[in-house]
Amino acid sequence: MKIGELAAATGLTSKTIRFYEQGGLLPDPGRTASGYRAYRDGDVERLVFIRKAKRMGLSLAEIRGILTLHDRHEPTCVHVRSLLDTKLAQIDRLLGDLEQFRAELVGLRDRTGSEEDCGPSGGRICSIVEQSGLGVQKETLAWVDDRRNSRSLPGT
Amino acid sequence: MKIGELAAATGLTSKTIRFYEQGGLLPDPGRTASGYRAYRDGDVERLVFIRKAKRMGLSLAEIRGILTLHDRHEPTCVHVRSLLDTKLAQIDRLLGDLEQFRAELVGLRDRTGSEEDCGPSGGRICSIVEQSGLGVQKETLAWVDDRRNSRSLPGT
DNA sequence: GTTGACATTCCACCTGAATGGAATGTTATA
DNA sequence: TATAACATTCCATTCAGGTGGAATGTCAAC
Repeated sequence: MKIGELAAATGLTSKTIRFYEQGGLLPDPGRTASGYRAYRDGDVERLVFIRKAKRMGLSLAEIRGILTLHDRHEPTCVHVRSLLDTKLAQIDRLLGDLEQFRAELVGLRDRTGSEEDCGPSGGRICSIVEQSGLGVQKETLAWVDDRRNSRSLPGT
Repeated sequence: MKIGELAAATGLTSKTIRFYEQGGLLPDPGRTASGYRAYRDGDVERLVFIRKAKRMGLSLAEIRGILTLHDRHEPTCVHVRSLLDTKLAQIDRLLGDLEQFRAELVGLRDRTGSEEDCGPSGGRICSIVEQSGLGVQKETLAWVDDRRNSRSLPGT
């Protein structure tokens, strides 16, 4: 199987597959006489595994850790469960922070902030902003930003 | 006021202040005879404004938009309220997605996934991962990742 | 034998918000 | 006058997960 066929079989691009190989997620495939990467059926499963793990919110580094265990013939489930526990704890913290942040934003939005405070005649830049004393944690805001930029949730 | 004093007065670094100027958030300050940036008191307030706006979850681009309105002597509050509405809608969507994602991860973690499935003797890489059919949205996972990396929530 | 679809490597670029460091210039104090 | 503390510009680097493109090579069909 050549890289384009593997890409078609897994829904990834050839570029991405080379990138994964380069990042240690895929072993060196053999080469044909002319230098093309030659994949076997097992490689499809490995890539499908990677895709699923990404959809679970695991980073490539975490996935590489799982695959390394597997390649050493060590059990992976215990490790994966602890990764999931960590991820759940992160999500719980995030949920709490986001709810608090949401409440603070609602309060700010509904504080009146007249146009005289903010406009041509007012001395301030924007009283909505200037009256704010938000206590949200750094990490929480990053996620809101990322949502805005529609970044990397593990796609298809 | 030189850049270091402005940095001390606002809690930012000189590097960050130059970066903001470069990104169009600060007007060209004057220079002293020897080429040092010469700030005035209003610049402290502008930077404090930027800091507060960042803590509200606004990006530098969004903040630049507000400051541009202000600099043109147009009112900002209406604009800021609509930014906050957008941000609230993003947060609400994120909260929903995260709760769904959380429930899916809990289900996965608690599915037994024996070590025979994942370990030396099993054919699979990890049945926890392989049994997963998560339906989480792309953006949701990015936030979890970002939390892991402890990125850019608008600090102090 | 030539055209087109695929493959290779390598290097640059994207997102955002800075940060690090080199090379150089200025200012205040001992 | 030397030395430290600050300033300047400019370029590279960080984080993750890729994507884009150029230059070149291979293979199958017509």
